[in-house]
Amino acid sequence: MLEFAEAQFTERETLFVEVILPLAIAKNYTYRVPFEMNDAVMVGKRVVVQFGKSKLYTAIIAATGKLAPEKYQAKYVIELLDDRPVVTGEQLRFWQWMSEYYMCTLGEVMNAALPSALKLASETKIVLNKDFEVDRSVLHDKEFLIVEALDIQPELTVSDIVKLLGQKTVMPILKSLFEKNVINISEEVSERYKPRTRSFITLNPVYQNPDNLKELFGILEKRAPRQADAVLAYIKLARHQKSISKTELIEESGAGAASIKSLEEKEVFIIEEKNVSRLFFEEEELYSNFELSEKQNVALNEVKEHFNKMDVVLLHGVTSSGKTQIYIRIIEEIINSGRQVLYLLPEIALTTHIIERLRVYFGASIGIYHSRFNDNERVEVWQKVITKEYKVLLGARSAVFLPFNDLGLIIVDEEHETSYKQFDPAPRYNARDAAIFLANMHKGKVLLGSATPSFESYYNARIHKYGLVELNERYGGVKLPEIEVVSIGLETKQKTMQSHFSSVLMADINMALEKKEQVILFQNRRGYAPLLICKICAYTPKCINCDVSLTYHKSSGKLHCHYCGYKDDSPKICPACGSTHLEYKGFGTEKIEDDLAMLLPDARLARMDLDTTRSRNSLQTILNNLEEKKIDILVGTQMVAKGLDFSDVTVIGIINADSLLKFPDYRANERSYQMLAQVSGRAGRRGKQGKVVIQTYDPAHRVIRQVIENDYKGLYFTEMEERRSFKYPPFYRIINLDIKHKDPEIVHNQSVYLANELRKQFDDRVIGPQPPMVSRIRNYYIQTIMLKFEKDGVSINKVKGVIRDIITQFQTTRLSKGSIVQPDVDPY
DNA sequence: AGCACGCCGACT
DNA sequence: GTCGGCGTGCTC
Repeated sequence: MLEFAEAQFTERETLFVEVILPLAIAKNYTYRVPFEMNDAVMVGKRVVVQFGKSKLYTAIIAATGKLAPEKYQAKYVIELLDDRPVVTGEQLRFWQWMSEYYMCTLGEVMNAALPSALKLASETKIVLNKDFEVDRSVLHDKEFLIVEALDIQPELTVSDIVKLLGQKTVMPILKSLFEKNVINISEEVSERYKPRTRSFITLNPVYQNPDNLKELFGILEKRAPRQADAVLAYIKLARHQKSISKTELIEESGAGAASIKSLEEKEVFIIEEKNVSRLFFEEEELYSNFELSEKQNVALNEVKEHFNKMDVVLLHGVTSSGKTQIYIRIIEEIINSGRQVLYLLPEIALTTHIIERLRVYFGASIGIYHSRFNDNERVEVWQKVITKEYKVLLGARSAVFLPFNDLGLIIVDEEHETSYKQFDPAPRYNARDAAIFLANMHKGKVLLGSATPSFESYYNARIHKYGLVELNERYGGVKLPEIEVVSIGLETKQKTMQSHFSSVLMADINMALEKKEQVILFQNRRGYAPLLICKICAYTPKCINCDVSLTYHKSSGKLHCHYCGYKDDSPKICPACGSTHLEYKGFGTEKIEDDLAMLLPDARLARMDLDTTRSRNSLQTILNNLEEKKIDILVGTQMVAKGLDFSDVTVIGIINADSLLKFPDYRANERSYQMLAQVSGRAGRRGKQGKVVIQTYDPAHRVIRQVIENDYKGLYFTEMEERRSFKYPPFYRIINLDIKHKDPEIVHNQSVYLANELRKQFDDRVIGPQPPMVSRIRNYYIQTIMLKFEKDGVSINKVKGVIRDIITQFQTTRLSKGSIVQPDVDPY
């Protein structure tokens, strides 16, 4: 009796919950808990609440308490959705950190973190799950009603369903339908990520037996000699490679696709569709029982040693040095100790490729997660991480939000990649840095891997904040490419330049063409000529929006602004002085392609830049043609630095390295070095020696020397020292402020005013406004102001406060309010 | 993020 | 006279 009385008492107690709403609102909101939910409310569970006049949102309970708010009457929680929390306390702490560190609201972090199926709102669209035929007799009355309605009208919103059922509590019903796979929560981005597949062939294991094989040949040779050829070709190929594609076999055997098809029907060949990804392909052959090379073993042990004392280790290994194999060994150790591993990759395209290799070792205990998965898949992965069914998780940046409970290790592959940064919308976070915080929360370790580490990571390694492990040898004895630097100045003097090509580069191109190998030429400018100038009065056409000079495009015959996309006709006479002496200055990919076609009329050329890859499949077409060797020479911009990895590309020509060495921003040398190193890394694979020709007016440039010497330490160190001692300290935070308005003059006035006011408070930390930064986006003008701060110098909140004050002044002076854009934070 | 409220210009 | 533009402030 006594127990009963006590239970009654607690049930009567009034509880309140603070919830995170999935909106860009600074605060958490308090709701009152109905008595019947008292026992069930818990931090991390989802509730449905009404916010504002009529809107329903799924919110997350961030805290529970007994104190009634004084200043307002709290609304009731409408429903409690979960039996157990969907978000752990650890995750909430992570969200909290992220919202502070990247200056955004918890709601924005929540939006980025939760799959949309976990955050139903009243406008969320509900559709029938077409992939799934359900026995409708198992449905409850109300569920059945919804399904029937969806038969008639394919898309219903949550509020439609509220009307349909005439009751407010619909979420549990929808949740149940979702779990029964009857309905789908539709997303705005319904474009599903489809990995590219290709057919691979294996021989039926029956024919491993020599007698069977002999018998097969006996039959085939008489009746179908072409098929016999195909089998023979297969055996020949299988000696050297572990997977054989259908295209390869057709090429090798000379047999037609029909022969292969009939062999498939006879069950001699087994054809399998496999995912392939050519982007970011690193040529490291992995066998299920590989042996680490001596160098790799040394590196592995060094990593492990560092982990005894340090939380973060940077593995700096040249392209193709076999970093993945080292990762696998470390992952094995961590999961054997019962902890989880997160393996981050910069691009979704990479995940499909690497997963296949990792599945060999970790089987079903490895999962993939990225933002282009559909919702059912995402929720499924989410669940499997909670239950620890997945021990290793491979994912793009959003994978840091998964509900890990015991993370022993995070690998951040290609640590320097900018795609780890989310730019829009908030939270504008860098998954690499978030990963370091996340691992620290779990008392886990972080392994950063890169062939061209970012300066901040390399610096941290050099000052022994991180452990540093270097791996300078390509795996399997593959040689690093030979790099030759050619002085354009010297060759011009000697009159050995042909258009933009030095005698050295021409010789190498011709040699490659003779050997039926491929060439990639890199020129970091698109269009034909970046500048049109009047010889008489030095007039140059400028973009009316952006104040940058317009680039001439021969293909369109127009002048383009590469900043905002503005186009204008190319003038025949100078609009300023009327002279006809207009000259094109400089050169871009279009001109390189043009000139090359003249010099080498027989070579098959292609161009890869933003202009040729704008349409849907054009990039794929170029890549296919390159792979199928329908292209001898590819001319391209930065685009060719990344993804491409084809074993027959042996010569890389950098037409003018100087354009790379002159990036105008503070990351100048880092970016130019990375670009050069990445482009160079594309030369030579599979035992073929690669050659890189770097043409420059400045052969003694520091960055170029570093690339040749393959020793970046000096570069990184001088760079960081310079930044620390002078303009750009290594420990800075940069806040970007965008002043946005329809009137460019107001934008200009406000940003000058704001910058000056900020200068009064923060003196030399303010950069800008800079003239070319005024740009037009849609019908707005934008000006960016940057503020840089030493990490511990000024509190971000103070800065935010000052900016708010100044912007409030804009109101009183009847100027419109500019928008504060989130900071771009470089934490170290 | 939504949504209401409010203040100014151009319409039947 | 009011319709509707968006600028502003509020939502537990």
